[in-house]
Amino acid sequence: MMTQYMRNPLVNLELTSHNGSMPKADRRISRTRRLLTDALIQLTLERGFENISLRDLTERADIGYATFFRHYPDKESLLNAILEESIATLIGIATPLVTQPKQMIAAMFTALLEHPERYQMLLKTRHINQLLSRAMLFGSSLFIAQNAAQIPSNIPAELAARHVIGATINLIEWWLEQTPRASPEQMGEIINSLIMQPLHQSAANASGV
Amino acid sequence: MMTQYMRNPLVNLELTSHNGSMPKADRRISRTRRLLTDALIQLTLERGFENISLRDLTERADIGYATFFRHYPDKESLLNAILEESIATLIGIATPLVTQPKQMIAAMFTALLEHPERYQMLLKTRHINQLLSRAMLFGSSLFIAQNAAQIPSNIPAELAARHVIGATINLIEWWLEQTPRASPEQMGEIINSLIMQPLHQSAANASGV
DNA sequence: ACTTTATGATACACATTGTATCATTTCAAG
DNA sequence: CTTGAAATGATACAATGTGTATCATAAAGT
Repeated sequence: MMTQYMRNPLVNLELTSHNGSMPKADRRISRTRRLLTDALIQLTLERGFENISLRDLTERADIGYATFFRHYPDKESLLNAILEESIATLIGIATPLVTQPKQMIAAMFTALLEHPERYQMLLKTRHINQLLSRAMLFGSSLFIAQNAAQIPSNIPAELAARHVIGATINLIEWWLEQTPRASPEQMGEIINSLIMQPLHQSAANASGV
Repeated sequence: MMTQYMRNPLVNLELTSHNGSMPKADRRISRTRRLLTDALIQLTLERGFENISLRDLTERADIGYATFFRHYPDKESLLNAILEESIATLIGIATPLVTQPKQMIAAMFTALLEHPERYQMLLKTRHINQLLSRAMLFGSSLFIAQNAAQIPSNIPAELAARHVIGATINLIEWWLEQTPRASPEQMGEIINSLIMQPLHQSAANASGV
């Protein structure tokens, strides 16, 4: 007799599940994944991602050890799933606002504010930064494309993009650690004066796009 | 019959060994550590720090497995030793030049250029960034102290310091990946226009300290 | 040459990962 | 509310990696 599933059938469920069926998502599945996500966030902020064993994790989540593997093949996959979901959320928020940079930034920071620990956890696991960069790249590549002519000639465009991404993430990381935190609008101003304006040194167009 | 050493006697050798004795450093010791360092750099750049087992490492270094533990208690300690040595080197270079920022930056980049793989490796292992920050903090805290009055009032000084550190490290990381690489002088100009100048928006004093 | 000490090789206890299996509980659909 | 399907808990297991211990050998320094 074969095992019902193991490492294949169930694992891919719920990922981009908009194929018309939408199988109704068993409560037990979402419950288990929620518990695992919460436990990972807690433990990562407490001792760091690398210092968590799967037995620690399943114990904290209060689920059986083997149950973990019915949802994710390993620890990194769980982290990645959380990351992907978070990125999708952020992109969904930013997309309608690409033409209004200031409001987009404010909306992003407001969104971060709804799950601070989650994003702190994602930023703490640094090897994920490259993936997180995708979300920022989404905005900054647009920025670069629109403002390429204004970037100082001695600075390569790729470097400018990377700088915008990295510096913004760095600011977010700092911001999430603060208590109390500056408002999204204040952060928008800081990002503008510290990161964006230096790329506009030649053109002095005021406050528009 | 006791074991000669194990995890205690030898491990601390050569760390800050300026206590008057300077026990002459057996060739075999420095050879082993050099082989381990080179192997770690290679393997980390190839597959990432987390994906290296100590058996991989000792095999690549061509030394016995148990020999590793006679020098470092674990993988992280080897990485840390390399990091500490590198930081000490950089601080030694920067210290005499604190009053000449432009020359200091150029000297730092020139130093990085002598062991690019080593610094790439250190920057690739992101959880070490906090420690690396110490080296940059050394310079930027000075910068902040000297220029505190010129930092825009809406930007906290700690955030300014963190931004300078993070953005500079990010630029270095980008620079080390390039081929060919811009000159240290060019990087100095980029750092100035992209990172430093925005902190001087109010005061327009020209090129001096 | 001679003493000291680092090394190589190997065996071992221990922890962690991922797989396999089965009885039990929970779900959702009729 | 029943009933079949599916997820869970518990447990055992092989495989791998870590760090310790030990001894014979090789290489260093004096």
